[in-house]
Amino acid sequence: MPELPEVETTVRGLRRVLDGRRLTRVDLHRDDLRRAFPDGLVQRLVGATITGLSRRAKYGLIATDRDDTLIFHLGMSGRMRLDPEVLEKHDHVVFHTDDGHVVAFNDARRFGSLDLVPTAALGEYPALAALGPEPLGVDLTAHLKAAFKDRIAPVKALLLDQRVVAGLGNIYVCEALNCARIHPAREGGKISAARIAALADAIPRVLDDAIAAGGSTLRDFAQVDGTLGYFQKSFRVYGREGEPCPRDGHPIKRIVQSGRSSFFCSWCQR
DNA sequence: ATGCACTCCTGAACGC
DNA sequence: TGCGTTCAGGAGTGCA
Repeated sequence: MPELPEVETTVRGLRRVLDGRRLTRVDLHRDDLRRAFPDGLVQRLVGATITGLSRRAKYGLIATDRDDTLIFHLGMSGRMRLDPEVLEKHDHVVFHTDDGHVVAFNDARRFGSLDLVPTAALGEYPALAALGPEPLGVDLTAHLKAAFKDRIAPVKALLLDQRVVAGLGNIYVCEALNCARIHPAREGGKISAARIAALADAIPRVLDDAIAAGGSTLRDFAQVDGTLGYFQKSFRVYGREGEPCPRDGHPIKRIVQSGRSSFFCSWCQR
């Protein structure tokens, strides 16, 4: 479930304990997640010093002084556990730092991934190269207008497409569409300029709010996990079928689009 | 190029 | 109580 805000929160939490630290040990408890781990993963990491942590879309990027970048994706159920008292089931990879901290990458459903690529080749990493723009800190209006033009796919599907906007998932797409009063099934090419502008405004607002909610509850990095932000944050429409729309009180409906639930208000979202 | 169904996986929630 | 079923979803694949 981690979307952009949860990954951002995770990266911020990791930065506090990993940035500038040397990895003294890396334990693999299996040899793959969604994909096989890269060859030489452990050897390339052990002894390396972490020089920086960042995020692109839903990917966390951990750079080392060996000019490698560790790319992690939390998938559906992935989370980073700091200094676990005991290792649990699904703690698939465990990192140890030179100052005694332990970070366990736990992922029950194993939709996550771990890759290690030369930092210089990061731009050619296929999953990163295909990504659309980051939604924070920029005005998406013109980009969305161009991306939606002549598209007959539902706006919900377009926003979930990481090539259109990077980092959105099911939850925050539902939230942003409610804010912008757009029906999730609306054809991309048939959204008015005004609604696109509202959407471009809503997307970063919804994400920033979620990051703030996650960050504010992040007293101890031990709490950092993919679900934390969701549980702390109350959504406008997501998961609230039958409850009142926060804007006008009409009951929230749920439809299934390409196998995913969409929550929306049929009164104000058109 | 575009749209969409299907697949991976486990655990929580639900129904009988 | 316990079993079985359903659902959750990111991203990649494959097909029309």
